[in-house]
Order: sequence, then C-alpha cells, then structure tokens
Amino acid sequence: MSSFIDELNDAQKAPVLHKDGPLMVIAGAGSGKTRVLTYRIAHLMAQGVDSFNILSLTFTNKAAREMKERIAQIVGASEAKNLWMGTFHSVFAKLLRIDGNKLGYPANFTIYDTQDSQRLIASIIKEMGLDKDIYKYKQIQNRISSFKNSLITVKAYRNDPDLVEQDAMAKKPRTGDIYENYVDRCFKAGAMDFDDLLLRTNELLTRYPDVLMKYQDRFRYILVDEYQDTNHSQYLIVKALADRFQNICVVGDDAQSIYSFRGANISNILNFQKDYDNVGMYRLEQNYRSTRNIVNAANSVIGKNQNQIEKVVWTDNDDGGAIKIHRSPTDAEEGRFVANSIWEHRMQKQMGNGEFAVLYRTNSQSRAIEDALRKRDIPYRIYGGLSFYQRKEIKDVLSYLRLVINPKDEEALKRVINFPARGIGGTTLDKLVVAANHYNRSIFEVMENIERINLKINSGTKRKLQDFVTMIKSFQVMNETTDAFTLSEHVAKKTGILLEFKKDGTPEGIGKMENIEELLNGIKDFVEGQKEIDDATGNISEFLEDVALATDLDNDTGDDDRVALMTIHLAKGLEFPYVYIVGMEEDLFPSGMSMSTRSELEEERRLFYVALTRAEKQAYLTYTQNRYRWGKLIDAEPSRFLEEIDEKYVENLTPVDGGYRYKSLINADIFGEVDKSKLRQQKPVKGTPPLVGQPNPNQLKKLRKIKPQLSEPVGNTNKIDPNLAVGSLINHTRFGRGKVVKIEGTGNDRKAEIVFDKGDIKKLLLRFAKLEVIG
DNA sequence: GACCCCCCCCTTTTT
DNA sequence: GGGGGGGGTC
Repeated sequence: MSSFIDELNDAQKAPVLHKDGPLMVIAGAGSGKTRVLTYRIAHLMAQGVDSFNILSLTFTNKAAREMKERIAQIVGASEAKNLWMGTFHSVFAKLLRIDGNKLGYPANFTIYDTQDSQRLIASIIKEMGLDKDIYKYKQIQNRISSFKNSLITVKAYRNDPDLVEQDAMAKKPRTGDIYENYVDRCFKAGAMDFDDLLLRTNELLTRYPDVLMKYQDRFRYILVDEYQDTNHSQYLIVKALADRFQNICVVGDDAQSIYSFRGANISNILNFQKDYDNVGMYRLEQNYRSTRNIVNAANSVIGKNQNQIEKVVWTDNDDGGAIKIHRSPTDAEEGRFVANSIWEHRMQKQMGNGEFAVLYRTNSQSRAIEDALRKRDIPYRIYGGLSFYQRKEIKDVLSYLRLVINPKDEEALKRVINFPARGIGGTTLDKLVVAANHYNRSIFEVMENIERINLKINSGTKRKLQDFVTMIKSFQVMNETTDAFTLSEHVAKKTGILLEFKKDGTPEGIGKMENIEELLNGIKDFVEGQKEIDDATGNISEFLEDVALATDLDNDTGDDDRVALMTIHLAKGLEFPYVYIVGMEEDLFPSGMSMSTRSELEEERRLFYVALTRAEKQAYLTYTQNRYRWGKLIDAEPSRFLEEIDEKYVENLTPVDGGYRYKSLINADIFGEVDKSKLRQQKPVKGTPPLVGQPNPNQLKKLRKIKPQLSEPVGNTNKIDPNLAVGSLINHTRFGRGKVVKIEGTGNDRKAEIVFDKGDIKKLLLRFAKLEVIG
C-alpha cells in the first residue's frame, strides 16, 4: 500500500512525507499539486491518522469529490468517507447546521444566493425611502459583502470613522443603516448569505471556546488548497482551527491569485511563514502539463509582474508548437475561426470535443462562440453564467421548497406568494412587510396570525393569505414522510406552477416547463444517489443544501464529449489539450474596470497566466477589430498582453505588420509605460471642436519617428471619401446600400451611423468600413 | 390588482 | 440586445 508514494517525484514526496507541524507548498501551474494533496492525505491515513481527524478545504466540491475517489482507491472507500472535504462554504455550512443554534440560527437555515441578497437590499432601500439612483443595490450588496469578508460587523463599521467617512463622502451616509437592516432581516428570515457562512463560523469559534475546542480536537490535520485565494474571514477560521495542533498544510501559487474582487488576500500566502513557527517550505516547480513553449511563454508574461514569490517553473516536456495568435474582423468571425480550428483538429487528429476549451474574460462573450459552434454542429457545454438553478422558473419551484423547510425565508416567500397569481399583490405584501418589521417577526408568522393582527386587509385577501399558509403547511406535513422527489413533484403540480407554463403555450413557456421537468429528474437522481450514503435521508433539505452551494463545475458528469466554454476564473485548476483564449483586447482583457492601478492590472495579468497554463498541447489567442458590446459594434484594440509574450514563442496566423505590434509601438514610444487610462485622456474633450482629419501634432511627430520600422501600415487606414457627410447615400461591401444619418467622433474614432436599406442601423468606424459614396 | 410599456442598466470575474 | 423594475392605465 505504501508503494503509491513511489509515483511521486522527489519534490512532491517531501511535503507528502512531512507529517506534523505547519507546511506550505508553493506549487507552480501544472506541477501536480492536487496529487500532492491527495497523496498527503492518503499517507497520513496510512500512518494511522484517523480519517475523522482530517479536514481538507478545496476550491470546488468537484475537486473534493475527485480527491476523495482517488483516496478511496488507495486506502479503501469506507475510511475515505469519513474525511471532511469540500469548499469552505460547504464545510462550514455543515458545521453551522450542527452548532449554529448557539448563535440563534435554526438548523434548517436558508442559504441566500447573491440574487436573494440583492433583492432584499433593494427592498430595504425602498422601504427606507432612499434614492435608488444613489443607493444602488448592487453596489451596496458588494460593499456589505466586503465588510463581512473582512469581519467588519455593523458595530465595527459604526466604530470605524474611516469607513463611515468613506460612505458619507460617497453621498451614502445611510449605508450603515442599510447594513444593519439587512443583517436583521436575514437573521429574522433564518437565512445566511454566502459571506455569513464564513462570518458566523468565525463568530461561533470566537464566542464559544468549547465549540472551538471541539473542532480543534476534531480537525487535527488541516489542508487548504488554493491558499492564495482565501479571504480574511477564511484565513481566521483556518488559523483558529489549526491553532492547537499546528498541523496545517497550505498549498497555493501566488501567481494564480485571481479572486481579490471577492476579498481574497494575497498576503495570506505571502505571510504564512510569519503566522506559524518552523514552517516547512516546499516548492513544486516542474510542470508536467504543458509544452515547453507554453510554459516559457507563460513565464515571460508573469515576469512582468513586480509583486511575486520567486520561483522558476520549468518542464521536461517537448517544445510543442508556437502559441498561435489570430485576428478577426468581428466577434462573429472570431467564433467562426475557433469553430473551424476545432473542426480541423478533430478531423486531422481524431480528437474528442472534450479536448478543447474556449476561455473568455466575461460570460457575455460566450454567445458569439456558441453561435459558431452550433452552426458547425460541434457539441459544447457552457459552464457558469446564468446557471440552471438561477433561472426564474427553477428558482420559483425551489422557493416553494425552501418555504417548506424554512417558512421564515423572506425572499422565497416574496417570490412565490403571488406566483402563480392568486390575488395577493404588492400593496398587500407591503402591509405584511411593515407588520413583520413592526412585530419583529417573519412575514409568514404575520400571515399565520392574520386574524389576530389589525391590518387593513379585506377579508377576501385574508382568506387568500390563509389558503397560502395552509398549502405550505400541507407540504410540510407531506415532507415528514416522503422523499425529495415525491414532494417536489407534488409541489410543482399543486401550486399550479407547471400548469402556468403549460397553458402559456409559447415556446418560452414550454421551455420553462421542460426545465422544471429537468429539475424534477435531477431531484430524482439526487434521491437515488443519497440512498447510497449512510446517514442521508433523501430529504428535500439535503437537496437544497446541495443546490445552494453547487457550482456549475460540480454538476459536470463529464460523460458526454463536449467542447468546454467558460470564463478563465472558472477554468482555474483545469487543463485541456487545446485551449482558445478569445477576446484578447484592451478594455476586455485586461478588463476596462481593472487597469487603473498596478495591482489591478497585475491581477489581470495573473489571470492571463492562469489562462495560458490551462493548455497542454496548444494555445490559441484570438482578438477582433470590431466587437458587439451592449448591442453596438465598437472598435477593439489588441490586448497589451499579446505583446508581453516573448516573441520567440508566438506565431501570428494573421499578418501583424500594422496589427497589434504596430499599436504596441505607439503606446510604448509615445507614452513610455503602457497606460491606456492616460491614453484615453488624450482624446479631445467633448465640446471642443475636433480637428477633423488632423492628428495632434505631437502624436504626428512620434508617428513619423516609428514609421520606418513598419512595412505598409495596417489594413486599418481605409481612405475616407471626402464627400461623405450626413445624408450621403453609401454602399457597403457587406451590408449593402444605406444612408448616413450621423457622424461622430474624431480621428481614428470617427464613425458614421448608417441606416441600411435592409433595415439594419449600424455604427461603423470610418477607418475600417469600406464605404463607397454613391449620392 | 393585473397588465403593458418604457426606461435604465447592464458586462468583470464567484461561493 | 435583453432583462428587470417602475409607473401608468384599465
């Protein structure tokens, strides 16, 4: 049994064999870090450590499941079952269901997702009579979330003059009050949001030393994966739990820290050696995943970051092909290129669809790729984005089920109290909310006692409210004796929700009905699966728990052969033979919202590093000249990241004389440090008359300077017909005849809005558009 | 109270 | 180009 250790190289063996005391493993991309974690756990168990005493925190539940399976193969399934393994959120949700009652939470507390939180905050803002244009609910939700991730409670917030000042300066002096109301309402609803799962765990461990002792004693060996992406709240939980035995193993890669937007604190990994005594330090630097070209290219990119732990990732693998860069005129054609390329690879090398991944910065980019793949009949699967469980019809059914488990769940109640319509409208609901706040009870409790409370609600409506209460209670009775599937099916029928979509009759309605049926099938599968687990009952509360914390990745069975489409964030930890990174454009990647400070830009660069290192054999980078964004065709500029890859490792499939290297020269020579935010400020200020056709003299001078280095510049310098003006009739090679209705912008940004005879209205950049003036 | 239309915001990434 | 919320009308 101990022979499994021999499957590791020396660098991997060392942290696996390090038994007691703190250790940190800095693991480069593709260096076998999951393997180290898995084998370390197996080895601990082989050494006699009780599996009940091991806690392993992973990045996705899927990763946990896979590790568990592998460990089961090595040490046997029955022992592996006892491991506590999962994401921070799922592990500590489980813990809070056991001990959260000490904090006043019911064992069946609801987990609010982001949408629930946002809706609640929006209604609080409204109830408080605040201006929704100043207090934007998403912004407030974000801010509250970051407070919670930093363990700033309402009280701590109020005691922090800096924070209060910040909000006052932002003209949002009532932020603290909204925060307080939000926390109150969640508590009254018996609900925790994602951040509460960590915050309340901290509260529990701090306020109840006996509870802390219990879990310290239980989790004698703790392992944390992706430590670079832990936030302050997670950091403190780990620190508290590991404090007694100090058997803490963290694994991570500072170069792959990409979650600062949700509070991840890179200093957690940078300071680990200060937090614990006698830390064993291990480095995994040999990459087993990618070709040498990919590894070197990725190194050349990440080398541009100032802030990093020194390490050299290297590989023994073959050189492999160069990284291929491709330019397309539009995002639709970018999609076509990707689809064609996948098609050709499949034909030539008999590859499966599952060997390809398309990665992008934002979810909205998936559409163009999808369209192209669909036209080529290439099966694909989109991960993330609007997940199945977030669809309206699914959330509606789930909301009924949530109410069965926890009738105090305010957000669930508000969703379904009048869906399908049963004559309980906004006015009535408002009255209920006011009463609930007044009596400090949940809305459901107010409804239960509607006869005893003096509310100005007419008797007909009161009856309807009581009927609703009776219906939910009947579901609760049924839930005592039946499994999740039987209950859900009954609920879907009895509430009229299925019928509602059926009678709708539109394709959308039918689609929604089918989705609900799919949900029911999913619940059925779940119940079947639960029967194999010892202490599981197949009850609906188990299913809801699963759904609340499941990621899209977790649901991937991987048994159908499809091209994977996902954001780069989601791709972390995964690998694919062929990877297409699309939308390599300024403002998109790096994101326009994350390039104003060095640290933001460095995170974008790490994100690019993560993307590149997903590829085993071949990476493609694509960018477009024009892209539809917000329904409009806008011009795009190649990403600075393209030129940050050492040229040695790159092959351009589209000629770049005048392509992205041309622009890079402009940026580098004129402005020194590449800084797009400054560039943008150079544009003429709105209101000042633009010098049409006459570039800024300074710019002109610099342009002349670099010109000799260029061959025939650009496919971009389209000659603009001097006769072109508002009212001109034009002919376009692709869109046909049309009339110019507006001209705006200056220089390279000059564009014409054209109404085409076919009915399309488009804004075209004159620098690209091939327009012939015909009248 | 229900329905329809208009307007606004959205697109950075996730548990 | 799309979804959600608010306001106006029946």
